[in-house]
Amino acid sequence: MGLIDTIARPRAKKAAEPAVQPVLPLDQILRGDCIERMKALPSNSIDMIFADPPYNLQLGGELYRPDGSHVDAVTDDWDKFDTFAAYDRFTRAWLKEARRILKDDGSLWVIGSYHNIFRVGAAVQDLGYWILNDIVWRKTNPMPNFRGTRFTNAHETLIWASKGEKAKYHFNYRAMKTLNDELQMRSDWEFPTCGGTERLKKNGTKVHPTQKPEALLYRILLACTEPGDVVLDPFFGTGTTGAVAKRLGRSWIGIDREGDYIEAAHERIEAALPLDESAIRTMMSPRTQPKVAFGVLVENAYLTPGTVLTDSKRRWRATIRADGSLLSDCGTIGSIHKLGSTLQNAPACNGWSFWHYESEKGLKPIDDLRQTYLLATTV
Amino acid sequence: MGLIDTIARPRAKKAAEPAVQPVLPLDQILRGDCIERMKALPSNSIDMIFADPPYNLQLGGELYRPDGSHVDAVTDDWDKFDTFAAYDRFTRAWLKEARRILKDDGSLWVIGSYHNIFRVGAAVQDLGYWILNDIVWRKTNPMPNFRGTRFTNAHETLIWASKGEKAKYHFNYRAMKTLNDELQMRSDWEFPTCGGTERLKKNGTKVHPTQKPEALLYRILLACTEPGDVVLDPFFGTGTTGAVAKRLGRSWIGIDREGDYIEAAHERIEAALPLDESAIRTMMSPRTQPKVAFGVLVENAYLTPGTVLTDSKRRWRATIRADGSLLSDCGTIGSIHKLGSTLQNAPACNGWSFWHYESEKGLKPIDDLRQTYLLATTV
DNA sequence: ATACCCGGTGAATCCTCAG
DNA sequence: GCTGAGGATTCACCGGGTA
Repeated sequence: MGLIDTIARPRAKKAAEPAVQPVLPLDQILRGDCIERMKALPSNSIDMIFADPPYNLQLGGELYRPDGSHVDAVTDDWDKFDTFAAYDRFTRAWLKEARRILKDDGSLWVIGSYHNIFRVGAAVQDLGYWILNDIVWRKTNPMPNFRGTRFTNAHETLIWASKGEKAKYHFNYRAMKTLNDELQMRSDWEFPTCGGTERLKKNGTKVHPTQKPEALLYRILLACTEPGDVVLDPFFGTGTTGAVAKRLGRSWIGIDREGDYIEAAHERIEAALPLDESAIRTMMSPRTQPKVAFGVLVENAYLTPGTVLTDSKRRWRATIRADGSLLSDCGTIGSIHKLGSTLQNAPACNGWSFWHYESEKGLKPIDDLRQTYLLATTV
Repeated sequence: MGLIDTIARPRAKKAAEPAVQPVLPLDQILRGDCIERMKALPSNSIDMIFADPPYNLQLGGELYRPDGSHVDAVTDDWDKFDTFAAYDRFTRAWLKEARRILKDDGSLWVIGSYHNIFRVGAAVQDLGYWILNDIVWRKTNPMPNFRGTRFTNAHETLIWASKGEKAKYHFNYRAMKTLNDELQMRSDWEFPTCGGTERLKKNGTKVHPTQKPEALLYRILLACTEPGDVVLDPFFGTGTTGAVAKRLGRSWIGIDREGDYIEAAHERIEAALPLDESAIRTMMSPRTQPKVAFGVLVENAYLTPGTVLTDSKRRWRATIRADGSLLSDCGTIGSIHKLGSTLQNAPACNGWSFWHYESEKGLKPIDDLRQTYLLATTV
């Protein structure tokens, strides 16, 4: 028996649904404006809605990497709105229609970044949805901040909401826990961005600027739907939602305005095959043990700025500074690794084993503190 | 390496500030409503604001419907719309005052969860702030979801914003990179929740329900302030912001309405020990180092007119002229930067890293000579 | 075959100061 | 306020070519 079969369970409300199902354009892509297209769909008919709306990025001029290459940004017309008010009107309009066609025990997923997610979230609440979780997609390979002006924008945010505060909703708790090595699935998920062979390309260039990874949709569909459920994506793009739905035995409906995207999505979904279970396990594998930066020990007061470290033979001394850099007695500054290699005139140095601190039991390598930190913070 | 460490750099706008500093109640806790208390503070006087506003609406009974009528939270039958509208009014009121008292190059930090952060974020944008990043605090030890009905709520969200789209702001990029083992600091941060000896307790029970970990504030203050800056926290609680500010040599102002919290905060901050001045220094950004013109290296005979420079792959050659300009083999003349960009047909070029000279140990970037010059001439 | 090197790229609100 | 010049700035991954 496959993993999917094992974890599936019938939706609780199945028996209470009307005997005559409304006619839905299942497994089809509807071309046109998503609000208009949703208006033509019957009320209370969709089990889950996944939406990846325009982010309204509001980018300035061109951006270049330090090596001089050009950054290919999202400059498409569909992402441009004149004002926040215009974006809000658009957002509330599609969210309102989405809520109407959603079954009473269905749920909504929306993904966004800080550019738009706060407006979307407020609209979700104002329209009567009830937020169940916000989920953070942590990217393993985000684009860096090339100018060194901000923190690396390394995540996107998803909102999961039921149709209302008292509404039932569907959550495969057991499946999520199984997929997370018997630990409750948390609200922070880690996936790479969509690239490699998964990324749709035509003539060597990407078909869609913001194609989402299939692993993200796998987890969402497994968490909130059952085989046979109907999933709607009003911003279908190149059809990640449809491809994953097909592989997992869910029905889907896509809406998009762009013919190029629709064509690519058709081809892609046509080629999609049911996924074997080992692939799912790979997609769902929990994150690996995180590295610990020396600065984290300073932030968490395992070591205090001003503390003096030495090597095991006390040949060199260095003082810890607030940002986790070290200042040697001769005035040189650097990270624990860099300063260790500089002082010894060695090509490299493992600062964790080189530098020691004075403990009650004598000189100890700072790596001991790292181990203590990991023990204290790892589940 | 090779970076010169001098005293902490002044904020860029220091010189442009009025000679007479407004009188601020530095290193004090103001008791009362944060909006009223902020109204008594002068405009453009605060370097950074950190706010941990209440997530729910138990704001001391100060709830009002959109029509202005009062809401009795205990007995009134207030619906969700009342709730959200009242929360929005409160949020916009304190954010507006906060923006007024913030310096033009100051920045705002707000922390929240999915219950309130979307409303806060939308208000931040509507009031003219410019969001710079949203930051995810990933908890290493979150409270599990006991009923198994949702994903473990394992994170909180912070918003970092400048005073406006065009406003300057202060970001210690280099210090953050150092703190993170020489990789750009990302938008997802991992800390344990506040517990153990750090958690303030009285008679065995926690003093404040949502005390934030000091490590979180440590990173924020290090990222966006300099020693001597003024940090305001309008929801001071048990004073985490004040305690960390004191440790890091920043001034602070706290506002809270609860006497119990204020008392606990006073004790706590009193006991906090400031770090040694040299320890709170951080790695300087090259941007703030004294500038060295290329011509100065020529004047001081670090390089001789007539010397030939090349790029690292020896694709291009150029001869140094007496005034510090370069003459390429094809006859083009320009500064080290200008000629580099012209030859590569690139929009920009950092001549310091692009051009190399022949040393005994092979090809070296001319930036090495600049570092040598800085070491030799700076105290 | 294998390892290494190099080029390409991803939802990005990405500079600062003098004149 | 605008313009132009100085000069500061990147991480993980993938694929293809080369040693």
